[in-house]
Amino acid sequence: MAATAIRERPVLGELNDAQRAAVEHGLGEPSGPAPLLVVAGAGAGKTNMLAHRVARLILAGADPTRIMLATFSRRAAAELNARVRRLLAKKLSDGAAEAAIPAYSGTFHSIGARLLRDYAERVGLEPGFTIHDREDSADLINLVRHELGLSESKERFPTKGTCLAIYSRAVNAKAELAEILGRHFPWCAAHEKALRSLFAGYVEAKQRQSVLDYDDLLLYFAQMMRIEPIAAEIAGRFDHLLVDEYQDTNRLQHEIVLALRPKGRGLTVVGDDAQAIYSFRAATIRNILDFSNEFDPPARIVALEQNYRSTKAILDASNAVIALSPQRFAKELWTDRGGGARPVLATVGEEIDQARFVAMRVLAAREAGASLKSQAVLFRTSHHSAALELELTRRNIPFVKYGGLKFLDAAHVKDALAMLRFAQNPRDRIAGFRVALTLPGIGPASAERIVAAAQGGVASLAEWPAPARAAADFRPFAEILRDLAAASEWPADLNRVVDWLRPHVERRFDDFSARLADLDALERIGASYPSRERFLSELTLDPPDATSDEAGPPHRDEDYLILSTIHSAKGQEWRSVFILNAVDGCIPSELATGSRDEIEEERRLLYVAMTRARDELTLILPQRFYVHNQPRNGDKHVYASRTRFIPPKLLGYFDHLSWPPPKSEPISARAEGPRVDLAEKMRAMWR
DNA sequence: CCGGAGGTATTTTTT
DNA sequence: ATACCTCCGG
Repeated sequence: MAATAIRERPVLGELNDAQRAAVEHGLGEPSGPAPLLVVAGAGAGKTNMLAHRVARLILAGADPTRIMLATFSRRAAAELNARVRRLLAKKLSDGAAEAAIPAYSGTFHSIGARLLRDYAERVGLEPGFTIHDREDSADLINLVRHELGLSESKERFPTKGTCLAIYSRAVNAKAELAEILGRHFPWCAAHEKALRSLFAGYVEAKQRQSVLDYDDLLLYFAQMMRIEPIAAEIAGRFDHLLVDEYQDTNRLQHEIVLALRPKGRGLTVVGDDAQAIYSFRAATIRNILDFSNEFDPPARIVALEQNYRSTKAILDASNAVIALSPQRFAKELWTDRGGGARPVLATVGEEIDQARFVAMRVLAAREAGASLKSQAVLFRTSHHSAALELELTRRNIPFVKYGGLKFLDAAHVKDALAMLRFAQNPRDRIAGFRVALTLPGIGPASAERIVAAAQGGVASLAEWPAPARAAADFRPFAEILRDLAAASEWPADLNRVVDWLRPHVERRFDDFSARLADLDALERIGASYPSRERFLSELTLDPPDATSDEAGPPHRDEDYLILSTIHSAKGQEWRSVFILNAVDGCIPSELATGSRDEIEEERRLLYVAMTRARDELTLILPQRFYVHNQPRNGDKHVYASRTRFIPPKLLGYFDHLSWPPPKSEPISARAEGPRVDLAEKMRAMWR
């Protein structure tokens, strides 16, 4: 099939010279393309280029089962594959195009999970290992913490979440604990010794329970790639590795990439150093900056600098913001989309005014014919949208929120999943403990004994002597577990678990109706997975971003406004973008001004947010906003000032407005009557 | 031993 | 606002 296609130069018509150079790089080389770094600015057609390159490789004869495509999220992988399929469909039949999609595509974590299951027995893992999400991991670390008696010490010990963050950072950055503590968690430095023993205990607990956390997926993947015969075997399964968003990979991912393509043959990485926003996840910009010199001869670098997304006015303002960074970037974006309105800096009174202002503008745009979906509201922190969400609900404006609290974080959804996981892996104590607690009359002590009794297999629970008050509810629980462990029927398993869980949810939660709806949604989502095992591991790795992700069809054809954290907006674009709280303390976050590097990352965050906009961009500055999560219930607030990333000399790039418009003063009070120096009276009060 | 009440500390962003 | 911890009555 491919041989005839090579000469036809398919699907290249819509590319500019730089994109074409990247797409065609190394296609003719007999030993595979030399390593390639594509530095692609915001809106420079990066996804388009990658899709073309993959399609081109396949049409040139590359075996799609030997192509690995590492993306930042499942959403990105799905989008890329869809484009590849469309491109291939122009040259191949639909069926052939479908079959030619790269077999290994997804996040490093999901690819790692897949390969680890394949090679589990050879590296001493249980093939049925379960994957703990963040919260499960924190629960387990908490358990170990209590067992070690660390929670009783006089000095306040870091919370479970902080402990996990420290652990995760050390693992992903491949750095010493002491260094991580000193640099990123100085307030925990005194606990280094205790943390070390905590982490040792945590690792042992995970292994005893056949459980892997997110970090383990990378860590075990990387370790596996250090074991010679296996590493060569895995690397030998692939001819091409393409990595997207390389600026947001960490040391561990970098190590994996190099192990998969030791000489760089067939390796393409794409990224933008100006859009690095994941250093809290131990991503390091060094990966992309040093990439070229990892190889001898150095990797070729292609820069994509023409922006196809934004108007010139928006791009100029964005460039001006990022230009103030003391760091040097590899490129400067330009566009031939002339004109356009300048971005707007809108000053509003308080948070509630900000919400009203956005709702009003969004509705006005819809009156003028723009769909809600073409507009997005971005913010630094998930809870920044709280007031807006209330306002939108009040006005019946549908919206979908990305980032922040996930569907899967809801207690009742986790309960359902824990039931399935416990059946699958009875050693998973966190799952067993959690699901046992849903039964009335079962508390921590009984749950502990249930988990212990299940170690030999959940079937033995049928004989477990439940406390009298829990007996009636315990029986069906044990029966379902026994059946699920004996055989899996999908999605019938899920339906059975949800049916079992429903009455417990109604009993335990006042607001059960919304939660029951979530369980229905879970059933719909589950039905789209082929098996229980795939459902469990893929759902933890790629949770639906929002309650109406493509997995669940409820809102598919409705129109809705997008609300998203800036982090979750990566790679997206909208006709019109609003950025909330463009004030110091929010952007940059007051929690991220400790070091120069942190501040620079916040600057890039604003840059990423601004460059999501095609035609309209509005930054909103509430003059007063209430401080959340602060002690006391008073009206603690801050008088905010414009973000430091837009200093006075940049104001010319923006239009300015105030809302609500200032009321004109009654004229009579202005100039007449006697004059008093009130200010002097105030000063006099203190003399 | 369970579960509810009341008190207290609380670092954002995500695979 | 919340989650987590401790205390106390069944």
